[in-house]
Amino acid sequence: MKAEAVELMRDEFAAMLQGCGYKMTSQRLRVLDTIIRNGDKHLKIEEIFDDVKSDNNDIGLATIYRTMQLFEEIGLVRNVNIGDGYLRYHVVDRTEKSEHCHFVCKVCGKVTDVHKNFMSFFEDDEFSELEFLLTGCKVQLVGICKNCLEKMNDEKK
Amino acid sequence: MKAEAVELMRDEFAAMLQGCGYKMTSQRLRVLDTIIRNGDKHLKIEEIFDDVKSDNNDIGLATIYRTMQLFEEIGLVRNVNIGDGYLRYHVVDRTEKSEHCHFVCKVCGKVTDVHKNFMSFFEDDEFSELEFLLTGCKVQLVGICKNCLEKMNDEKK
DNA sequence: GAAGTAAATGAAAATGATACTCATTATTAA
DNA sequence: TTAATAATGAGTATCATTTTCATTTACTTC
Repeated sequence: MKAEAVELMRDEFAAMLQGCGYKMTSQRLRVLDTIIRNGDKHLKIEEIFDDVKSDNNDIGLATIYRTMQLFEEIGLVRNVNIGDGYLRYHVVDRTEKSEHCHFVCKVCGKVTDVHKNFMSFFEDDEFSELEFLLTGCKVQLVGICKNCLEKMNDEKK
Repeated sequence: MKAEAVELMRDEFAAMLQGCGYKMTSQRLRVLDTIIRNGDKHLKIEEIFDDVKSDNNDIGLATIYRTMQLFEEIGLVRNVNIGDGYLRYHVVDRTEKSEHCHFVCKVCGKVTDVHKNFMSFFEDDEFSELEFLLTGCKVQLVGICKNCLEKMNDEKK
């Protein structure tokens, strides 16, 4: 995303923040820029920190933590915990009908989005007897990605 | 589980450990006793630690961490990460066809097992086009448990 | 059964991701 | 512009988990 594009969304972003009682700051705009440019990645705090800093303008690590919590609260991002000790974040796609799930490669650790409506599956008859109110679900698929499979095949030869 | 029952499984347990190149120790047996007695709970390390210590016989916290990692490695337990900052563990049920999933109450935090074969769902036609080899999946349902729903209703009255 | 060897244990210290504190700075409303 | 309030940054604290290392224990061989 080019600087102009970010500039274009600046007002909308400011309105969104102010609607929730928060202020618009240059740091928050820079973090927004980073996560939008990396929409399909699943960045951890340190990676967001490094990317935001790469414009030769310093920022505090604590601000990244606080900003990501804020973005999560206002529904801009969601966190993904693949159990490796880092929280990762990705932008929420508002056109998606339900929360997607993640595929994690157990060889290289890469996280890939898988789009499929899981909630409908968990809301079927078999689940209606469950004694709780279901509001969401997190699905994580584990396996080996195409890249790593190919590497493993190459090594065999 | 009574002391005799644990005594009965002692040999089988020792054989299991030695088959993997590990030694049988009194600490490992005491931890085994605790997790079997709490098979349906999802205990965190501190809870296992407290329970094991309750026989008026001391044990080191580091030993609990190491033992749970060992038990996970030999397939005796699986960890559950509900994102609250603690790893939890539950005994693996070998009669189960596929890994079950967990329901987490977002009010009280209680974790409940939900038994259903998810792998079959993820292995259907829609998924065959995915560019990875699927070996497992983790499903976490989020909502409000029966208990908390009832409490909320009582408060309304 | 005793001795040797390698692994397991416990206590304390280290680690590392995340949260907090507080003085300073920036934003918004008037 | 000013006042009021929130956000920032640097450093420090927290806390679950891991590591270190000296000591103890379990298994193997004679």
